[in-house]
Amino acid sequence: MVYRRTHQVVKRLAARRSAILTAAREAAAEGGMSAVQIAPVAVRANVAAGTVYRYFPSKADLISELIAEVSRDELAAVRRAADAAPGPSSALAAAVSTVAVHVLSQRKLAWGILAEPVDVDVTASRIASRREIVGEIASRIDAAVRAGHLPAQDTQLAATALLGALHEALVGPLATDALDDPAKLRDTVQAVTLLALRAVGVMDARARGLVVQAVLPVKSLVGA
Amino acid sequence: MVYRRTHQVVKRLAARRSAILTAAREAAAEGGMSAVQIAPVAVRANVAAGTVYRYFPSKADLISELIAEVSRDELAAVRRAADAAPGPSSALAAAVSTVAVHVLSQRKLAWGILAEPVDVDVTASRIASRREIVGEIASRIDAAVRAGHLPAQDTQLAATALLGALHEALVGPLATDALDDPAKLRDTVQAVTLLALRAVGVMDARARGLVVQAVLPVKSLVGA
DNA sequence: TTCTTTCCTGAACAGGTGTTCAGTTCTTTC
DNA sequence: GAAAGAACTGAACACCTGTTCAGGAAAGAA
Repeated sequence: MVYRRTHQVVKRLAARRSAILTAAREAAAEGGMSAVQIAPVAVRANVAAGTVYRYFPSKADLISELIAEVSRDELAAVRRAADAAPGPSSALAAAVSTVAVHVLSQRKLAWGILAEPVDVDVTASRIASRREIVGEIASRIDAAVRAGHLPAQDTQLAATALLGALHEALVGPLATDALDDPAKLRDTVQAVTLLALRAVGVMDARARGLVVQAVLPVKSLVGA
Repeated sequence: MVYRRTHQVVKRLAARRSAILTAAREAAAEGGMSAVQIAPVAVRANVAAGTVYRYFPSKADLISELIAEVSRDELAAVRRAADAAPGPSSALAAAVSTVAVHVLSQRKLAWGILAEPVDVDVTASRIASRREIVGEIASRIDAAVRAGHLPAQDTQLAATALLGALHEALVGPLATDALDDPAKLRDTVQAVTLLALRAVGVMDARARGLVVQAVLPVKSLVGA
């Protein structure tokens, strides 16, 4: 007598798993990582606390997967925006602006994913998350360097610095909330994008043009 | 019969308090903030756990004061370096380089002060710590703008971004250890300083010169 | 329907660490 | 030297959450 999972059961299991992850994501978006606790997440996902452990070996695994998921989404958005740009420099501008808009749109989530204190060790997935985005930005910088638009440089270091600049300026504790006013949001995104482009060596006049190019299409993402 | 603290006692109390803070600082420098636990710190300071509470109402207060202390030291160093510079642009370069050298010299401590997860709430003192440094850098950028060396900009935002860039690039999880090799350390400091100066609008050629000016004197600080 | 396997539940458990406090030691005053 | 106040000790306490697990429910095989 062999027990076999019906297709229906497989689907339900997947749905539950997804529901738990979604609950965790919502909790993080609303209250930061500190709100991602097993019991509350279980309640939100309509399961018992113990059930969470049938899907995730530990809280660390749950959060790690949450980080990976959010990170995947962001990376995809950045790639999409950059690939749609007409040239390597605009691609870089688009990538930076996209990151900026994303973190501004979901500040608590971004802060949680990136840097908020968590009681379990999620260093590995946070590093992986950073690596993905930094790698993407670094390769865009590289492309611009190869195209002769930027001076040669340590692109990995530069990309890391850009990520840090964006996060500290936009979601760090000193960041002012820029979401209440669309115009302010646009200005902020423009300002940090300009800063980032100049940092890697784009000439000022050219940078201004690229920023406008990059920010305009990205505006449509706001609120999405 | 009134009890009055003798001068000697006052001195001893102050020494104890300072010993506890120093123990906390050492613990943080060696093992990060997670190593700053009441019991171990008490042992290191040669007092009982309960004694710590005669000097600090709670662990949060202890850590907050630690953060404030380290922050004061850093701010003083930055001011000293910037004030010694010949002009506003070099002052900015010196300030940035000093921050860079400091965080590289004490990576664990810097990471702990700034961003490492702590089980108690030290948000307020972390914000204060950032504000001090960011304020200092912002005022240096301001000075350079007023001198006509930089384009007008949101200096607060720029300074915040610079701080984030430095930290992410130098002590963040993606940072490579640059302390093992003096030459590498110098190159890294130069690279991030250059990045920072360009970000706020210093022209490339001029930036290179400023970086060299700023990094040379700062090298003597390494190891101090 | 009945047996077996899997899945789910949620109260109890466990572990680690900040904090307390009754008892002890040291200081000051007279 | 003795009384009184202050400081110190460190074991016990308290609290908070992640994790477990015995019992029960649901789903598949026969």
